Amino acid sequence: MPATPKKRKLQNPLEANLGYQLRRAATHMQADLSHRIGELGLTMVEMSTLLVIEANPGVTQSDIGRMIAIKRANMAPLTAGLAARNLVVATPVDKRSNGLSLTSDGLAIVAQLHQCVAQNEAVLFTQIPEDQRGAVIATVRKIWALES
Amino acid sequence: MPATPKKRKLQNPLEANLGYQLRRAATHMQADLSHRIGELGLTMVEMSTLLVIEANPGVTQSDIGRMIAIKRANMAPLTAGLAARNLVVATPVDKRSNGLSLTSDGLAIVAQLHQCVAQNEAVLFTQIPEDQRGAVIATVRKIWALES
DNA sequence: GGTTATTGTTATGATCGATAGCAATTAAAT
DNA sequence: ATTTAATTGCTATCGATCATAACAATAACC
Repeated sequence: MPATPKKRKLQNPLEANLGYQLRRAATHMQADLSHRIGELGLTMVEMSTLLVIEANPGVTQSDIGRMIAIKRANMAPLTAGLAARNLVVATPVDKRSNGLSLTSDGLAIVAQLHQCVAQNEAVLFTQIPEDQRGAVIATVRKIWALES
Repeated sequence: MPATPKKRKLQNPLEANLGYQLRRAATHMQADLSHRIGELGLTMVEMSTLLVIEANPGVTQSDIGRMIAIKRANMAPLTAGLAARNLVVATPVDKRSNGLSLTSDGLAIVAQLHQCVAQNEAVLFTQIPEDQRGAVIATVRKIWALES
């Protein structure tokens, strides 16, 4: 046998690293979902925003940003874009805050979004037994949501 | 009780979404680790690169990129920066490929990197029972590494 | 009433990853 | 062996994303 084989198999020292695995898995799922909703003309943050508005009609920009970790400054052009496409409407709740809700177009898009999300999870969750999926989500959640 | 409470608690519709949870968890762990190795003057990709070189002395840039999902074009300035800091050396294996290995400085840094990684996982893994941690990593890995 | 905090907004900068193209070299094909 | 194809390292550049700072208007607080 050769003492120093010329073509040894490369081994990845990060394999046992949780952070690495999380990053690869998140990137992989995001790429798949991003491609699906891209065909609806939406980005990931736009999707998240629409879903939050659906679940909380009348929510303000700043609240959305706090919930899904998007800076207030970056919410402005985001909601403006959604409003320009007639997916959301802003009705003043204050003299400075706007409550956002979905239009009928927005509701239609959101219905398709739910399908995209479901397909995304269906495809990439196949390797995990169905009765364990809830536990996986709960476990991963514990990593970042230490409170609550 | 009020029929339409003015200040209902906002609810996040993405909570049950695996992709969302993965992204938040990955971001959280990365922020922690990034801060730790930042004090060594290194970025995340630089860390990953050094660890791969440590595990595979003589590996080429392109191979590293393929392993940890970094484009060939972005590997060039990366390795150049590591070489400029005398952390790695490139010895030609071809007339076009260079085999990378760690210098003594590089070895010293890598030792500290291992500590950072260990501390990172220790802190953020506390919520997960020790006997389950390996299973969690293996499960998350299945999501992106569908083939072996 | 006066101070402090929050909202929406604009402008701007830093970072990062992706793409395209190039010259040189190696591997494959016939 | 000679042509063809693929790979490597590299530069330049584009775009998306995210963060910071500042501002006027408004709301909340004491």
